[in-house]
Amino acid sequence: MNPEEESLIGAAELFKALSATSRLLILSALAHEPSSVSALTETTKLSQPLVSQHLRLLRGINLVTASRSGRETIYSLTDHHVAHVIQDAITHSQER
Amino acid sequence: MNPEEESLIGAAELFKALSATSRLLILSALAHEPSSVSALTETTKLSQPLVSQHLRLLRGINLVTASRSGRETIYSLTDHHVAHVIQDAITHSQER
DNA sequence: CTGATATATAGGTACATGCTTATATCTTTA
DNA sequence: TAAAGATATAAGCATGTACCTATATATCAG
Repeated sequence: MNPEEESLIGAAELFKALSATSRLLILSALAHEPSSVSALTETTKLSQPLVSQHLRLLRGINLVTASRSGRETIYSLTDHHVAHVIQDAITHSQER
Repeated sequence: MNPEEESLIGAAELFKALSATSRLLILSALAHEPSSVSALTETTKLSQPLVSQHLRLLRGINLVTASRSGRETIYSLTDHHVAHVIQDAITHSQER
């Protein structure tokens, strides 16, 4: 497989992770501030298991990072590059 | 629904369109140069019906534009913003 | 009109995905 | 150690999606 196609596969994986509104809600919240699962459950109005499920996926591709603090688990964006990609997409879809 | 959530829904739709490697192949080809369906079929090695199907979806959300020329239909990117979003995602997934 | 070329659509299948409810695991406090 | 709180996992369902093969539509040449 040529390197360009490899790149596109990687990009597609990222896009797939970003293709669910629920996950964008979570990522947006984390772009604002690192949060516990329960905090995310409240701000996003998603069910707790669903939040956990999405976080697991996002952690799987290294978009978010977890760290324990007492009995809470605090999640944060691994880096803010992804926030820019999201912002760009928002800009695009608003210009449309 | 608050405006931020609306924005995220729009972004999610865009990301969903970009989440298939096949469509990224097509968009990459079109970023390089406008092409007919048969040209895209050759460069992407996808089947002709599949290319048409993806093009219909991409046209549906205004990422590509069609124009007839003889018996060919030439597709091109509606604007190049989307090419930047893709390039950004590639950069991200390579840095990971 | 007829055949050839270019593209689009239809129908079907296999698999992935987002969500829900129920339950398990882990951590702290009483 | 027992109970409560915080998070993770499991099982099931309903829907969506990418693809294939077959066929329809449209455009041009003879």
